[in-house]
Parts: sequence; structure tokens; C-alpha cells
Amino acid sequence: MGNRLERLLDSVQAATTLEDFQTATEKTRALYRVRHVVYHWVNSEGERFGAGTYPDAWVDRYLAQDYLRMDPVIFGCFQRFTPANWKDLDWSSKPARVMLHDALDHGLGNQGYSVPVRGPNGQFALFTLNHEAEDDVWAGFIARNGRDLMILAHEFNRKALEFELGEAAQTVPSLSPRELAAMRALAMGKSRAQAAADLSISEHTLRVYIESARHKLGALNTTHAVARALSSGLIIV
Amino acid sequence: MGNRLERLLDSVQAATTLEDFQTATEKTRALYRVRHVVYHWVNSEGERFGAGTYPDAWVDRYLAQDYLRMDPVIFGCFQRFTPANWKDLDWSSKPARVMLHDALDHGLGNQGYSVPVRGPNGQFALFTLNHEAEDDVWAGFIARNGRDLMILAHEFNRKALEFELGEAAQTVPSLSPRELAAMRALAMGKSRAQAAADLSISEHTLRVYIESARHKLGALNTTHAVARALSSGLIIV
DNA sequence: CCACATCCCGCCGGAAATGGGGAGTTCATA
DNA sequence: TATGAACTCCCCATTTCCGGCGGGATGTGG
Repeated sequence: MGNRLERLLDSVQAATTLEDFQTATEKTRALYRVRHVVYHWVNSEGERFGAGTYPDAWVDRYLAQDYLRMDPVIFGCFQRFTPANWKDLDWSSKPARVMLHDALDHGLGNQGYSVPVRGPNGQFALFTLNHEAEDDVWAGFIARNGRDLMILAHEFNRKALEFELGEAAQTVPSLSPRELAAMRALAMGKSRAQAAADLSISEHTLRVYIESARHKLGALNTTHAVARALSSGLIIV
Repeated sequence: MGNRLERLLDSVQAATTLEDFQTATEKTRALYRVRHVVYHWVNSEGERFGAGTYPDAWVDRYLAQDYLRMDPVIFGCFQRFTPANWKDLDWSSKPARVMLHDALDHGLGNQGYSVPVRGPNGQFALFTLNHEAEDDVWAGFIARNGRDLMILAHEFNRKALEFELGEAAQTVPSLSPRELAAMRALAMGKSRAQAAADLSISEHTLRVYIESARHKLGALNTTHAVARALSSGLIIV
């Protein structure tokens, strides 16, 4: 298996187009002999970037029904660090069960394993294997391959990030120390007056920092600026 | 090496106290024959949780000098997905060079390799190996062990998360879909009027969501609420 | 040495957000 | 079926923020 995994990793590393990603998911499916393999990058507007072997009908259905907003796989993995066996997630809500039934109707297997991957700026992606199997068989499969799948998931994500960055070179503006301190204070809930007191400067001066930070960040208002500073990793709360 | 790595992973998995983490970093140092090994969880107030083999004098110095705010290792790794060889980071700023010199004076090696690890709710940690070596020797070391180190880093972080959650069960408040949508709109720079228009509701209604979200998040104002929603991973920008 | 960035301070008018209050509907789950 | 949570709408007075304008002092890097 080791050698085949290496070859698979090489093929991921060589990916430069969406089709290559598609091919890589298919190779993964072939290697692990599962029903489906999917890598997708999740953000607030839905899927930003993805490739996988799910039937088109299911993908369309998923997006059309806005399942993204209720999918326990997405939601559950978003809250945890370790990969998740689908059976361990919370399917108690009604829409979730409806979705699951719908998924099975579209040819998905009853078992799944999703590896959450996180990148800078709150980037979040899932690498998922789906299969039809008994619970204990699937648990054994995960136990054997979990570690390799994590490596694979990270490799997919690394290439996806490169891919995206290639599209639109993200220029993270550099803020001055005072500007950063101002953003940090605001992110911690301080009012301008409090923040100014914290930095031992006049409120007017603080405003200058906030404004210049806003301009550098291309933000529309203070809240936007703080949000951008946070999600671009300039400040940590 | 495989067997020794497994034993090391077991010892990480068995960790329940800070001392256990400390021991695990020492075992890692012994296994890889490097000068220092550190795992630390980074947030805005500095180190939240950490264990490692750095001399106490250096840790104190680091905190006292507020090096956290300028450390290219922290900053660089926070911006990237892949682990970083210290030599590849940006040491151009003067304070960064001063810090590096200071570090060498405190017994650190000239080479380093830091694996960024990200968890839910914007959690961020670094797993670092430090050593004294020639550039090419170090590059070879990384090439051989990079994958194992990633696994190890994730294992450290998994236990650290369990540890923290045990200490104070982090209650991430659950926002309603509308509240989330409101936070999302604000985080994207929308004014209240625009956000209300986006959600096709009156501005007054939008305000109710913002306020209830603020209360749930324990935030002092709207900006704070958005910051918390972002850094707790409730919304993605 | 000069330029550029950073750091600090001030004023203004208009626009937006805040923090209270109350009141009705729908929907899911218990 | 009832309880609670979510969703929707409205008013008012006060505070805060916004986006310009102006100025000067102090550094570091080329």
C-alpha cells in the first residue's frame, strides 16, 4: 500500500487544474476501493472549490436544497479537530435525517469518514470517503487508513490553496504595530474611548490608526476592518 | 524508526497532565536527536498552553520582551498552511533579527522547523523542532521526517484540545441561522441597512438578531460580536 | 541625507449604531 | 397540545462612529 499511496500523493502534488483534482479523487477511490471520495473547500457562500466522485445529480441536489446549512458532516467537522466517522455525528435533527435519506437515494453509501482541514484565514475544507459497509468493517477500515487519509487530505488542501492563490494573489497588507494594537483592542470589544485609553493615546489618534488600518485592509467600516484583520491572521483573539 | 514513532505517539496519547506533555516533548527530542522540541498553543494573550524543552530563561525572556508580537515564526506560520523551515521565513525586520540573535544567545540552534496546527474556533498551535545544523543537513532531516512530524504535531494538538476542554468546557454558543447571517453580513462590511436588505428584512429586525447574537456571544458591541463569531469559527469570511 | 512610514494631536457635521421598550407569528419538539 | 425558540416588525433618545480636513515629531532604510 505504501508505494501506491506515494504514487497517489505524487499525482495530487502534480495537480494544476480542476480536472487533475478530479482525477486524483478518482485514483483515491480506486486505491481505497470505496464508493466516493470528495475534497471540498467550504466557506460561507457554499462550496468554493471542490472535486469528487459524487454523482452530479447529488451535488446539484445538495446545493439546490441548501443542505450545506444543515449538513451534520459540515457542521460537526467544523466544530472538531479530529476526523469524523459519520455515524458518530449528530443526526437528531429532522432536516439532517431527511438529507441523509436523500443522499442514500442518490447512490451514496451509508458510511462516511471526513477529515477536516484548516488553513490560514479561517480556510476550511473537508476530505471525505464514502462507502457502503457494516459499522465494524468501516471502523476497521478507518483504523487502518486514518493516518494516511490525514496526510492525503492535507496534500489535497495544500494544492487547493496553491491553486486559489495562483488565481488571485492574496496581498495581505502589513499594518503598523499601533494599527494592529488598535484592531486588537476593537476586536476585544473595546470602544474607541477605551481602546485609546488602553494605548495611552488620544481618541483622535486612535481614530487615525483605525482609519489607516481600514484603508490598508480595503475595509468598508471598522467592523469590516477588524473582521479582515482577524481572518487574514493579522491579529488573534 | 517506525516502532519508536509509534511508542512516542502512544506516550502523547496517554498524556493527561502538563508534565506528561513536557515528557512527551523530551521524548520527541530524544527520538529525533534535536536540540529542542516545543508544542505551544498561541493566542493574543500569549501562550495559552505549552510544553517544551526550551530553557526557562529563554521562555521568560521571550514573554518579557513581547517577542510573540514580532516573531516571524509565529507570524509566518500563521499565514501559511504548510510547515515552515525557519530559514524560509522573513527575517528582514530589525526587531526580528534582534530576537533571533537573542535566541541564539540563549542556547537555541540556528535551524528550526515549525508545524502549524489549526483547530476549531480559530485555535492555533505550533509544533517546533529546533537544532544546530548546516542548511542542507537540516533540509534533509525535514525531508525525511516531515510527514511523521505532522502526525506528531496533530497528536499533540489533539491532546491539548482535550486537555483544555476538560479544564473549562468551552461553550460555543449556538446562533440561529438568521443571527449567523447577520454576523456574516456585518463581517463582510455591510452596514445594517445593507445587511437588512440582503436578508430581505427590516433594519429593526436585523438589529434584534445582532443584539441577540451579541448577548449569546457575551460581546460588548457589534464589532466584538463579529470578532467572536469569526474566531470561534461560527462564521467564515 | 532624504524619503517614507510611523506616531501623535486637533476640529467638524452628518450618519450610523446602541440599548431600552413592546407585540405578533410560525414551527419543532417535548 | 403546549412550551419555547426563532422570526418578524415598530418607536425613542442617546451615544458612537465616520470621513474628511489640518498640523508636527520621530524614526528606519535606501
